[in-house]
Amino acid sequence: MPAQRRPATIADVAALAEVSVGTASKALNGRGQLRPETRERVLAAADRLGFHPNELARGLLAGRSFTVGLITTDSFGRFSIPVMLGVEDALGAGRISVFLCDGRGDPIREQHYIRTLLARRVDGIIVTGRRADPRSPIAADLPVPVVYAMTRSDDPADCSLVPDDAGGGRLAVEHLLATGRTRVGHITGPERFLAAGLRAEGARAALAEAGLELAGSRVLHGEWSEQWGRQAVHILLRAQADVDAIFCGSDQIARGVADALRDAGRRVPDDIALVGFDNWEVMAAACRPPLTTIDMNLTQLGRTAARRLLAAIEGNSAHGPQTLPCRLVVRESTGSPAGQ
Amino acid sequence: MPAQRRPATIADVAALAEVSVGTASKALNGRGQLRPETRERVLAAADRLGFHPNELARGLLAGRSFTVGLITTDSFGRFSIPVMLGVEDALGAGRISVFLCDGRGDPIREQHYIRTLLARRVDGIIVTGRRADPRSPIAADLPVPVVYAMTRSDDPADCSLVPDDAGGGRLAVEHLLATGRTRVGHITGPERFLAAGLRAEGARAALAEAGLELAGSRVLHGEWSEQWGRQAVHILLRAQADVDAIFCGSDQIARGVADALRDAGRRVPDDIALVGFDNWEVMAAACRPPLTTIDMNLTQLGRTAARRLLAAIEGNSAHGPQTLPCRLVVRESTGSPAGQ
DNA sequence: TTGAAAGCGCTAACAT
DNA sequence: ATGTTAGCGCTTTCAA
Repeated sequence: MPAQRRPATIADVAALAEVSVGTASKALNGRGQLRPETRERVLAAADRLGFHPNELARGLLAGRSFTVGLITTDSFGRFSIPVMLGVEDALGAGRISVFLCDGRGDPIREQHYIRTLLARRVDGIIVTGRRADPRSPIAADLPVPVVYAMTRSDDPADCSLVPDDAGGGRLAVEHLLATGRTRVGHITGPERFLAAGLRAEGARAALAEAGLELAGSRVLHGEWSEQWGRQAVHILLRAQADVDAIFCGSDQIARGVADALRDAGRRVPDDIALVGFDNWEVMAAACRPPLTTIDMNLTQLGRTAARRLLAAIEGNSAHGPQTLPCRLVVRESTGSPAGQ
Repeated sequence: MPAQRRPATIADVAALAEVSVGTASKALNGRGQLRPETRERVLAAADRLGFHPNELARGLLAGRSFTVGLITTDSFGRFSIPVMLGVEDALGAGRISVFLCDGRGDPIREQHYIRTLLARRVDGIIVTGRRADPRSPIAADLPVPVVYAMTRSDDPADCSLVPDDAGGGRLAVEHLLATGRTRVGHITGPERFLAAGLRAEGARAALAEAGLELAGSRVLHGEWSEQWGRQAVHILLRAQADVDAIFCGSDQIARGVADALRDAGRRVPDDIALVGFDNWEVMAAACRPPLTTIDMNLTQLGRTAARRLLAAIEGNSAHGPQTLPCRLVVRESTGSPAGQ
């Protein structure tokens, strides 16, 4: 049974060390002029009592809490999690603690959390979510800085960090071109997703620079599912039988594509090279063959968001949306493991 | 630019309402005897100033913070996330906020977080992780209650909540038996995982009650991967060619099994029925055919953990490990969608 | 029915 | 070099 003892206060420490609380505070915080012997006596006393300064009291005095709120728009998804991880990594290492708030995509809940966080005097707020499409700002005229990560506020004055989807699409296609492919098809998610459009755009641009067009002449839009990947393969092959590469808008789609190609007797990568998007490890690694894909560096994005927020708290706020680069992860679906 | 105004204090409210802070406090908290007219005046003033009581000050006074720490042992995995979701759901709805701490499986980091959380005067701590195997307690003699969720302290006095793996194994096999199967094989993860052992044990018990034994005579242990699932199928079929059902220790393994069976010309579920474990939606749903599986109710487990912690904070601590029931989720891999 | 004052634990300015 | 004191924002006696 945990002893229900009251946590030690600085007064306890001072008493044990036989000094005043002021002196104890100085010793503990390394401020002021103290005789080394005194300082050590205080430190020893603190140690013996297992003293940790009450952050509530410190925060009350400092007028800030050294905490930030992390609001996830739509629960903890595959995309918000790496972002959260990065945020926590960058903040938790320092003196800042992170409040977890799951908005569930419910504006009422979001507002509830905003109020709670403000009442707790957070120093700032990070909003994260799984969509790259702009959303309305979480609240107008907040007394603390806000950074949007992996989601975007439609107020151009807000600081938003999103992956460079277009750059990712370009990266994918440039890699395919570099490995000698020229007839590149593109199978991706629903047209209404901004990300799908941007990735396609990047892919098209890279092709255009090589004087090429998309195989099958058009982007194949469908669900973000393996099932759609499997279907789409047949559509693509019917439109242009000699495709030698397929860039997919997600690893899930790519995996469906890989399965369908195998069933259709096309070898990956020998006949057709394949690139996915997301670098969703378990998906990409379990794919047959393992999938070359684009990583959005979401953990890095989370870290950057945290740093932006810290800067803003210090008074140096960044404004406007900003995109962060993606990264190509090469596996076997675009060449032999021994390099190409 | 967010106005850098100082948040309104109760003194501001009192001044605007032309009452003393004491009166304002009573009005705001609905305590004491106040003239309705006065109360309304205070409320109106608070509203006009956008007043939220400073939780730091309240906490300092109350001697508790109305926060709890959530420590994930090994980062945010597939298993800790639903638990976190449940915890956040049960706590965030009330007055309690949740501090997110990612331990990364690093004891140093864990201890750092413990100190931080205690300094913030959390009311309690929830430890979560992805392993069902017991771990050593996070710290001895903490001044606040601790609940372990989806991980287990090896101190029998600690409150630990884990899914009933054995019960899950039993559920799976009972379902297979109920649909008329009698030659049930079992492919699962490494032997060193307690969960693998328990699931196998439950499966065996259910078979034994029907007077049956495991097909292939033994449990096939390997990695928690699709690849292993694919390999294991061949081993199993070689050992006993007439298997009519396979229970897998994870959805990933099951998916590998499904693929390999299809490649081998065996139909699922017609020739061989398949049950997975985890109910990892994207995996189970994308499986061909969609996978019947066992759900560990992790979100529910998280909620329960939160409630246990709240009870402990109120002084009613629960002790010892406790298992929570799993749930069967029927999809097509054990029968036609139209029911069987 | 309302106001005044003490005190939660801490830090920083000012005394000694 | 050390002690004393005020005050952060709030709730809660106790007094008026």
